[in-house]
Amino acid sequence: MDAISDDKLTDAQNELYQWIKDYMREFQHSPSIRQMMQAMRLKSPAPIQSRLKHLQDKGYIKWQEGKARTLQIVEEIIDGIPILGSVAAGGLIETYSDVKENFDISDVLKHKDVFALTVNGDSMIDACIADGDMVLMAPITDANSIRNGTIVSALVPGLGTTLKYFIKKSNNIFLEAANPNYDPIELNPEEVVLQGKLLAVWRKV
Amino acid sequence: MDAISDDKLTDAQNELYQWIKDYMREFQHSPSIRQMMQAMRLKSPAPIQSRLKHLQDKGYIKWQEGKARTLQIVEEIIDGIPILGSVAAGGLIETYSDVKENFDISDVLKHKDVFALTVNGDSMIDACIADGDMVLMAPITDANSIRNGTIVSALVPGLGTTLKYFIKKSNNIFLEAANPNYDPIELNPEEVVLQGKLLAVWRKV
DNA sequence: CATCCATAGGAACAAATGTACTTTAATACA
DNA sequence: TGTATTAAAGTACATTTGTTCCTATGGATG
Repeated sequence: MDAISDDKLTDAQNELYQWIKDYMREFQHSPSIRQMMQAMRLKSPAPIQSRLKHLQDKGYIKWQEGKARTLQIVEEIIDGIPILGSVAAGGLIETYSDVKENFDISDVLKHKDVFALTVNGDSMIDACIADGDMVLMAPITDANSIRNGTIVSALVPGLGTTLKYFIKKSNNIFLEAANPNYDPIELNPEEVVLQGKLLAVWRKV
Repeated sequence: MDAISDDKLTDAQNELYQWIKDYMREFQHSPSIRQMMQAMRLKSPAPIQSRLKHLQDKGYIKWQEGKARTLQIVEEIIDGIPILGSVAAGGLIETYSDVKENFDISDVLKHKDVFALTVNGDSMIDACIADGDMVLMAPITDANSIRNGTIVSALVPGLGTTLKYFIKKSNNIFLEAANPNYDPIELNPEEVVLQGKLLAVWRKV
């Protein structure tokens, strides 16, 4: 059910661990031992200490000794979303594995001055970018570094901004849709301002 | 540059605020005032308290009075990525606007026990979910609450886990692909374990 | 120059808190 | 039944830490 195989945790340890995760998700900081004591309906801090020690030994949490409220969840990185494994969107061939990985968008954020755009229209539908999607873009500093086939947002002055495949052919720039209903746009390099190249796609349902 | 308009913050306040955010991102818990003191190269906790008070008054942070290390970032838009506007994926009709919005995945994260799966295969390609995408899922607690047409990850014991449209018809469950090359799978409710419903899709290029 | 105000330094205190220790109860096992 | 193991209760203590004072300094303002 949860990210980490809970098999090795006793019920009491697991209850504490889940409670700590909920608390930290809500308050963005660690609870104190006495808070855990109350939440676990105990009357002494000692049992909590014991359970924390066990959770630490099993690699679930860690903390700075002697410092108040310094708990950390070990296995949950940036957003606390565990990747449980792979899921088949084809045949029924795959099952959850024990892949220890995490949903992590930090590598995308590492780019400088990342910005986002919302997508209108379906011209990139064959690239699996749908109407309403949000695209994360990195600013293009050197137009010559863009490889053909890269998806870019381009500003054509007087016309507007569009999201298309970037193709450079014999000194002309073609902006091609991923949709046979749209024709490629041919432009002189001077006519177009390349604003960003596609880093990632985000879609909420 | 950042999620919140820093205009109203002095340099000292902003430096502290940024440092706190970095610290909490790295350690998952609040720093202490004396830690901030050292980080700000100060020799007394008083200035930090003053800056914290200002940050609180301006709505950036809050904490539980008297309790150690209980800072919370109030308006933290998770990733601080500005949405510059809309981009047309159809005609050249739209242009960047001054929409002040932010790329924000916190609403997705608010769900309890969110987990992620990587997608293998192309059976959901018509739903714009491609091979290699990452899907964020919320655990399904009540199978009866799932509406027809919801995309779910389902575990068919002995066969594996798959991502499909969920359709319930006359007490039977159909798992339908978004790809005409795949036939719907018909199952008894007892045969299938619904694990999660689709919250969002994430694709890195 | 005098005044005001914001900020920094410094010290002290009480509360919160992690930790260690002992005792007691519950449980498992032979 | 007796014993060993584990967990909980209870207590105590030292440290960490938020908070409150007071004082000093620097800059802006009149």
